[in-house]
Amino acid sequence: MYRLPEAHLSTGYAGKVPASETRTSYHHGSLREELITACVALIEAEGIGGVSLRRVAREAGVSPGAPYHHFQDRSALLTAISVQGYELLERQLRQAREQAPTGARALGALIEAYVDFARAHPAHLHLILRPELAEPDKHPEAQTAGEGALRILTEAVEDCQREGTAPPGDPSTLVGMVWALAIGIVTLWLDGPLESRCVSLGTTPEQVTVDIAALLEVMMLSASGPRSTSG
Amino acid sequence: MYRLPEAHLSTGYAGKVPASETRTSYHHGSLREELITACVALIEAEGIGGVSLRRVAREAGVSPGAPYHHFQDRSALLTAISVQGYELLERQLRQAREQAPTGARALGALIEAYVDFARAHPAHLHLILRPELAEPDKHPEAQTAGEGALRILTEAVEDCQREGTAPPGDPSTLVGMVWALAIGIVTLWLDGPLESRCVSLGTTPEQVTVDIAALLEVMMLSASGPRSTSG
DNA sequence: TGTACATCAGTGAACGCGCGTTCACTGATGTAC
DNA sequence: TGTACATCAGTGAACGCGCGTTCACTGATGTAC
Repeated sequence: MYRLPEAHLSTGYAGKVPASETRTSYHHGSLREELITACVALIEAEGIGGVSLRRVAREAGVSPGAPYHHFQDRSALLTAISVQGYELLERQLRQAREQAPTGARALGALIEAYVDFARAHPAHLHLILRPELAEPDKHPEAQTAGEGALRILTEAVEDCQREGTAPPGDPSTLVGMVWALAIGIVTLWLDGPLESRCVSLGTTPEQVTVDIAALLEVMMLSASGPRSTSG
Repeated sequence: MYRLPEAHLSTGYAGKVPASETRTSYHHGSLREELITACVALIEAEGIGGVSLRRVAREAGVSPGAPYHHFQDRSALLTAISVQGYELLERQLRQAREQAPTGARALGALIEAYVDFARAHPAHLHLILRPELAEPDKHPEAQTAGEGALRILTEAVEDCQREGTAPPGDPSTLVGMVWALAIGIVTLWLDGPLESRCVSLGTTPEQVTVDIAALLEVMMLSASGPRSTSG
């Protein structure tokens, strides 16, 4: 195997990489992916405020100009992560719906899946919750990527209608309710207040989510089940 | 009344104020309030990304150093707005609860009050939803200011328990549900996707909120009302 | 009511910084023949 | 298999910018006597 002479290895940014491993060739090979990885790690470590293209390039062990061979600009990188996040989320939601035994359970499971996603991919979720960072006017892909998630919610509500655990007719209010619930929980979690409240209540965000999902299911079942006419 | 000579009026920043009115004295008189007003207007116009202390000072018609006589630093200004926002929100929530005829209606009204607040004070809500901007570690006032809102939610759920429209016992799951619903709706609204979904559904965020609040009430009533034992 | 003086709340220049982006360049790779 | 050359994907210096914050200063205001 061809080895680059020492001089080549010690010049360039390869030697200044702080965290990740040293590169062994002039070309990176998969810089696009590594920039995304570095950016995600940066958001997880310091929040979105810590993200700059220069910083991401530095973390990836590359010069400030290098990213421009892979992304049109800063917001294009964020958009790419956002789109990736929607794909991951959609997969998780689809799986949750398919594995649920009933429609009502699926609605609860979808909410839980949002929270699982928040735990597994907090940086992606941050970008999903704050689309303005990816400059959606410039990169509309991210917006369209988000429609899949909503479609799965709608299908799950329609399942409930078919099995009689949701009121018939326009499903959009119940869809909106589940959507808002899921987004609300992860918003409260990622941005702080839920975590501290859970600590003082002696519980966890996951447990709270399970409880809320269960409560939703109970309410749906009793609201759609046979009702007495007394009173 | 004493008039400053022309020379004084034309020097200084008074003459460079773009939007607001020209100052008539060297001292501003109520700069603290005006900085808050300018910052709020800036967030509403350009989002939080548009906020810098220099920019706020410029909008208020004042030199870059002036704000430091009123706020320790940038995050102190944001914290002040955040605290103000919580006060406004709390007042609106308290009023909604007091005016509701029943506990169940109060829960719905609280959700609607969150949305009313979002329409009336979007900038304040943005800061409430993104506490990291106010550097809460440095200024814990904002966090404590948020506890009042949650207390009102809890009281409203306890009212429901008393009137029999909420399950007895620990109210925290239902409190969490209503909290998440409210936060979820305003998050989806302020950050875009709800607005565009409403357009394609031919409705408005306000209507969606009313529908969701009504659905919640219906579900609560039927879940807590007399149940048949058939099946 | 007038004066001396402390204090308050501005100014504006300056600091060092990191940013996004561009550009001429060059090393490495892939392709045609 | 070897060579010429186009193209790709890096470098690193440079640009102009706006930022947060500091500081010596000064105009305005309030207070004691």
